[in-house]
Amino acid sequence: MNRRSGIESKKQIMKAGMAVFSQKGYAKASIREIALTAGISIGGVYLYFRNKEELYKSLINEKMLDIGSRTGIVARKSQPAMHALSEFCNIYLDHALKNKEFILLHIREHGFAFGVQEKRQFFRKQRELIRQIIQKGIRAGEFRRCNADDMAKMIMGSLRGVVLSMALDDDVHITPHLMQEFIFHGLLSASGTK
Amino acid sequence: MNRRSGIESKKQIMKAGMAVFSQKGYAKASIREIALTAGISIGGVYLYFRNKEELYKSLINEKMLDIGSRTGIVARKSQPAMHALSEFCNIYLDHALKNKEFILLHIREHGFAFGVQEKRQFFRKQRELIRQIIQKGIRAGEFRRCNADDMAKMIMGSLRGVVLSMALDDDVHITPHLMQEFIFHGLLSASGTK
Amino acid sequence: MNRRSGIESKKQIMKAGMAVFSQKGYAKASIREIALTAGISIGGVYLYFRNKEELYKSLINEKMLDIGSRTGIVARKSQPAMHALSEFCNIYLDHALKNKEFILLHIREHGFAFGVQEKRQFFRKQRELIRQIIQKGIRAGEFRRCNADDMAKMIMGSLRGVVLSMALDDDVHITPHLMQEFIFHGLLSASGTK
Amino acid sequence: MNRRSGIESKKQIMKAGMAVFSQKGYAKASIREIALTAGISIGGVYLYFRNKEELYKSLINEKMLDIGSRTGIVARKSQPAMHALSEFCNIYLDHALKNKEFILLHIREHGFAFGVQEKRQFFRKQRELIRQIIQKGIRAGEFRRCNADDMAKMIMGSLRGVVLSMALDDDVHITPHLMQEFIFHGLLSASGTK
DNA sequence: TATGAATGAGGGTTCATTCAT
DNA sequence: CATGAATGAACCCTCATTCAT
Repeated sequence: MNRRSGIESKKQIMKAGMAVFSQKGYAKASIREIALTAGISIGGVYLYFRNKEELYKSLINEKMLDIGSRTGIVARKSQPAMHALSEFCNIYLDHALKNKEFILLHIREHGFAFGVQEKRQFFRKQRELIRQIIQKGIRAGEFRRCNADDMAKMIMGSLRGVVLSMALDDDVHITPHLMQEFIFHGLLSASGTK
Repeated sequence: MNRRSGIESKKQIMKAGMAVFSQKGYAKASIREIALTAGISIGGVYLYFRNKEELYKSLINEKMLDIGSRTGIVARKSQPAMHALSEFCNIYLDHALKNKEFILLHIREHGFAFGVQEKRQFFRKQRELIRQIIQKGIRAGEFRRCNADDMAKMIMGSLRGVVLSMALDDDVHITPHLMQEFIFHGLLSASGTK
Repeated sequence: MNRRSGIESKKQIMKAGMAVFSQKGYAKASIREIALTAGISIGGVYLYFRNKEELYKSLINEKMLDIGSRTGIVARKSQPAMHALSEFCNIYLDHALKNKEFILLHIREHGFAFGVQEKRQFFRKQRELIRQIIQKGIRAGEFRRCNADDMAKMIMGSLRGVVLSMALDDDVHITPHLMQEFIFHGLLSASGTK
Repeated sequence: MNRRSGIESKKQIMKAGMAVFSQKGYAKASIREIALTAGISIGGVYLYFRNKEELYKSLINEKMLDIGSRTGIVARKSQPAMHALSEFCNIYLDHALKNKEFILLHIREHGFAFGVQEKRQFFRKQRELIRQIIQKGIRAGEFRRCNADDMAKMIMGSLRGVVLSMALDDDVHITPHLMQEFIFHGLLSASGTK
């Protein structure tokens, strides 16, 4: 009977859950393996989480809260829109590098099972932050006149895709510089712009 | 004993498989439910597909082949790069509108289950097509000088993300016009570009 | 649609049935494989046999009737008991050589499923034949005084075992000569007999 | 949730497995029925045996090891060959009385399913023991001059058949005395021997 | 707090049997 | 007579969850 504080046990389980869920996917991940990985008994898992679903949700929420708070701060800071948007993207790129596991898990189970509403809401919120930044940029003359809402959807979509590509394809690595070049300047040459 | 042609039965099963797989994910989708949805018996499914995995793979391949051939044609056509890239994107946007189910299915199981290599290869090929278009555009002076390979990764990522957003979030709809505006011009205003 | 006489089809099925049943055992033998082997359709099998069980039983009975008639003839012939018993054994040894498949099948499914009573009765009858031969031999002074019934059980048992060994173990081959030597003289040396 | 020691559960399952396997044969025996018979849940069976095959094999091995060790001891003991052979047979007769179920099971699946090699090897070993005993008997002048190897095959075959008969036919009971009389003296009368 | 044996619903798959053709 | 697509019960096995200890 391994004694440790309840909090520590819970952390172990979440860590193990993240590892196993993202490796196997929700359905194929077994509580047995999570418990084993966490160094706790099967029954022990149920002391901290009501059931498998609860554990899964808490993992998803934890990360979403983390990112959400970081991007929220960036959006609220007083700074040029260009700079804000850069930082915003960097948070996602950084996240893509550090949490491949989670991204796989998150995408894999998106739109199914549990937490659909929470996820949708999360992305809506993120899109809104981008919209605000763009709006500000337009008003400041930094950005060209465009539909801020549409553009936010477009950028948020791109971000998700880039994050996904980095998680799924080993040979894809998007640098902040590349991302910014793309978002800010587009593809056309100066002559073509006219 | 409902009689219908073998081909029709197979189609019914694939349609049902698409629906159920994309709703439940591979692991949680049950042959029972697929059979029920297809209006065939459980054993009937096994007349047309050796097993669950086989059915799943054939669904994935069918669509990938379809899109792959369409984008391949676009890339080979002799036309301005800008036009080619627009068409390329439109194929994906069109696909996103018409195959939400498939996209869910495709994304859901990416990196797991089966066909990982096939999927990775597919996206590598698509990226290569984009790279060629960009290269051509740069040489023709249509596009500004940039690393075509990186840019291709960026655009392919964006496309995947946009497609994903449209499939997952009901309130996101990216028009070809918006996509092109974003890809070609970027965000900055003319004054900001300098 | 292959046309052939009904009798021929039935023979094909029985031949195929023997092959498949003895190779796979009753439970694992599939009608599909039997039909395939017989060069007939699945449904075709059911034109000649009500079901799997019926086919199996008819196979078992056919062979039992064959052997039973041969041993019956031997027992009824007027000849020295020793000679009769030799012939009796030879029929079994010959059978063991020529019908390994059937023996496997027969043993494998003995005491189970179907035809238990028929099989028991068959062996009782065979034992009775042996008893009569022994009885005659004792009365004629050929055989030593002993309980003919017990001895019949003993000999019948040995025969079954020998037949079984020859069917199961590739390296066991019992010649008529060996069998007779054993049955008639036993193991002891003349001096040990005393 | 019935609580009992793990060992007891395992024993219950083996006992039930023996009963059901020998009654139905491997293929038709269902884990469901074994579990029911053992008074345990379906999943419970899998706590003690990896799968159906494993359970079956462990049943077969247990008995073979038991008999093998008993006959091995007999063969190694220093005693008259006649005595040794008697004891050897008695072990099998005793086994036939006490393990009818097992015999059915063992025979039923011989040459199929699993453990074929192990079984063949077992019987080869047993035959070798008999051969050694006979050899010794011949050298000691107890037994008449004969091919020890052939005779061993013959005796082993008889033993298997007798054991089988006792297991399959309710009305057959071979006593040690009968067996010895048969093996040692054969059928012929003294006058007939000449 | 912690354990892990026990449960049993539900999954993928097979195959004897039927019947429209 | 002959076919083989279709059926569905029943198989083996997994695993989330419970609970006596």
